[in-house]
Amino acid sequence: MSPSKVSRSRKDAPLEKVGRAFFDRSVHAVAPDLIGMVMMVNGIGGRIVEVEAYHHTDPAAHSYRGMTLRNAVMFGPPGYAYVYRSYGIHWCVNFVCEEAGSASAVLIRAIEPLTGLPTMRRRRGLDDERLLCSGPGRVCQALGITDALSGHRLDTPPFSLLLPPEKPDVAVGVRIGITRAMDYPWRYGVAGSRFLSKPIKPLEQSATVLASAAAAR
DNA sequence: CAGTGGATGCTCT
DNA sequence: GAGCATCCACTGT
Repeated sequence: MSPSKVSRSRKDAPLEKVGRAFFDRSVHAVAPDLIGMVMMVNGIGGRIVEVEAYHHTDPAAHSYRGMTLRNAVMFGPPGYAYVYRSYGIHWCVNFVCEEAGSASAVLIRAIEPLTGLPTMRRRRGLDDERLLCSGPGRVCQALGITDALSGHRLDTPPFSLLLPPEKPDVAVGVRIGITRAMDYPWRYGVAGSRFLSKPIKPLEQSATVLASAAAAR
């Protein structure tokens, strides 16, 4: 599947599976294209509404200082899941992008729940639909993602990734929950969605933000 | 809503 | 031993 085909609008078309070539592109191209896609694990999931891009030149990327045991999957070929433990408690899932060795990936930060809500509620121990998948740790808990799925292909079960019939407008914001390279404008999401981990504020046009945005091109 | 602090365990220095 | 790509409960508007 070609990148140009991916970004085309698909009104009235059935959901279409995303192939491995989708991820063999710049993280800064893949990340906004992921917004609106349906992501499921064993048939449970929903619409991706928030992601963050982590290029290997980004000081906040796990791969920034080279390969280690934890981040090895990031250095492999595109189209694989990289799952890591966060704050000793949570799991977070990334989609590896770009050619093997690039070590760049997109963090899945929030999903709008569509299928398997009873299972999600049981796993999360919550009722509020808005709190089921609105954060990277919550996404993994609700979908049952652990390090057992790290290094697993994204185009084979239990994963399924589907293109939506219509692409939502994608908002760009600065990253959150991170201390290094905090003002990198590489957070993408559906503006105004109530399922975001936090609202996306309009980009501040600071020199730092503009410089890093330019560097991403 | 906004801000604060604790839980918790792995990775890398 | 420090520092997390986080979440939750609790406080005070």
